[in-house]
Parts: sequence; C-alpha cells; structure tokens
Amino acid sequence: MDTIINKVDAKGRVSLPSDYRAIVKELSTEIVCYRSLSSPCIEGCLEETLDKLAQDIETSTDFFSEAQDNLTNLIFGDAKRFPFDSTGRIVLTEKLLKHASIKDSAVFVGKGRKFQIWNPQNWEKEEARIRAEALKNRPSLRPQEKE
Amino acid sequence: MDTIINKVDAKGRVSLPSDYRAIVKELSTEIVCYRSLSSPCIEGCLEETLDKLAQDIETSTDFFSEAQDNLTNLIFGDAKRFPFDSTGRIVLTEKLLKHASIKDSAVFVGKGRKFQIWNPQNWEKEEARIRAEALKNRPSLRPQEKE
DNA sequence: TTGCATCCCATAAAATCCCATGATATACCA
DNA sequence: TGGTATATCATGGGATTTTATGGGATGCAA
Repeated sequence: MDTIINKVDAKGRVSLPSDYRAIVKELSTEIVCYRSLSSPCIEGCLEETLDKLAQDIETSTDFFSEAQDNLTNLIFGDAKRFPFDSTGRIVLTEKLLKHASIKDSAVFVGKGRKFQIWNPQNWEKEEARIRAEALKNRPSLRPQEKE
Repeated sequence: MDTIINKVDAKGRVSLPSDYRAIVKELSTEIVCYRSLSSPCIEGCLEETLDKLAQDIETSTDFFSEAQDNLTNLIFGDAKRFPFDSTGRIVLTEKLLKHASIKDSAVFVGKGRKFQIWNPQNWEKEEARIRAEALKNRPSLRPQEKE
C-alpha cells in the first residue's frame, strides 16, 4: 500500500519503504523484481507470488492460457532476486533503471500483492491517466460539488 | 455513527472519535485511509474492506488484465495504513490533508462500513447539498428541523 | 592490482511513543 | 435532585526510536 518517493544513489541503492519492508520481512529477506510488461516501470513482489502465478496458469484450462504462459515465461526470464541490506536497501540494476527511466529518485506504488517502482514524473502522469479513466468508466463517481 | 469534529494538531494528529475506535478495536488496531475519488474528503475503513474489494477485482479479471492493473494501482497506491496510538489518534499525511483542504480541524462522518473525514466548512456545504438532493428526489419527505 | 559489489557505520530528519493536562461526560451519593 | 467524585476522552509537548541516506571500508573476482 501507499505511494512513497525515495532517492536512488550513485550505486543504484534505494530504500525499500519501511511499510513494505515490514511486510516482506515476515516472509522473506528479499524481493523479486522484473521489468513490467505493460508499463515503463519496475515491478516487485515476493518470490512466492510469482510461483503462485505460474501454478495458476499451469492448472488453468483457460483458452488464453497459452498466451499467458508466454507472458509468464517472459517475466520469469527477466526476474531477479534483490536481497535488502541491513538498512533496508536494495541495489537496482542498470537494466531495470533504464526500463523505468529512473535516475536519482524513484516512486514506490503499492498494488496489493505486488508493487511498482516508477520515475516520479512518469508516475504522476500515469496516476492522472488512471484516475481520469476510472471516473470515465464510473460516472457515478464523478465529482459533484464545486467549491 | 455520529458526526464529530476534532482538532488536527501541527503534527497532523487527530483523535479518532471514541465511538469509532470502539468499533474498530474489535477487529483491528489500525484503519486504512485514502483520498475519496468523488469528493474532496478522506475516506477510511478497515483493511479487510479493501482486501475484499481487491479480491473482487482479481477474480473478475485475470492477472494480466489492464483494467485490473489500473484499479489495483488506484486503490493500493493511494491507500495507507494508519495505526492509532495509545491515546487513540492517527497521524494523517500531507497528501490526504491537502486533498480534503483540512487545516486544524476535521469532521468525521459515518458511512456504514466506511467513514469520511471532511474540512468542516466543506462538510457543511456537502450536507446541505445532500439534504436538498434528498428532498428533490423524495418530495414526500418533509424537512425536519435542523440542529 | 584493479574494478565491482557488498557490508558497515555515521548522521540528520522524520515518525513514533510516552506522559501531563484540561475538558467533558458519567457515576455515585447525600 | 443537586452536587461531587470518577472515569473517559481529547489535546499538547517533549523524549525516544526509526528511517532514509551518504560515505567509506572490506572482500571477492577478473
């Protein structure tokens, strides 16, 4: 949960937000990150989340399962473990940073079982886009009052 | 639930009204807050309420669905846990306070499984608007006295 | 030896906890 | 019923702990 902006230093180190860390720590000492398939951002989760995804698709009889299978393979091929150090940081790779156009600061965006890491400006735009979309698709949520 | 006004101090702390707290305490030691999509106010609920919502989204679409991606970003990206301290307060963030234009006092409004936190003046207007709307849609309702 | 990655320590800022106080509501008793 | 004692609540300030972040040391590998 939550959206948090942290700095990325010259070594590529970023602090995993403490709220995130608290949750991860209960289950593991590392996270798994990979390039998002759909957006210019990094995605992260626990390894077990990826395993579960693979299992679900294996047992699925879904018509699209083959396509999903391919996507899953893409993710697995890209994914890498990132242990965090004693101060709670991970060291992101050039490949990931480049994919997300991240230079010296990064935004962590919660997604329930996963999270994303964005370039701050790009996330700002993306968030605006998503909000606009949500309002369009649910007219009942449209703001009514003006101030 | 009641409508209660409490002060917000320089640190962003607000007392969760004791009636609210009593209910929350039975199930958790913290609440989850996020910016209302439709109004200039903060919304709060129990984490399980959000989890349920996320589950509904997950089961209605697949892992790679763009719509699901957007919604989970919207919900979990914005929401944040707010544990209350030993005196029953939570510390609201700048982002939330700004969204609701809350400075030094806040109104808690019960909404069933959720509640909202408003800037007092804005809530006054909003309440008037809701009353007017209710009367318009149900002419049989006579105006009762206001307090 | 040199480059790279990991680990460790230091520090400043921020979030959290703890206690004190005043106010309000509730309970109790004459 | 009135009036006082008691408990609960809201609020303020200060102390303590956690976090984020920078710099440097250490170890491994090419």
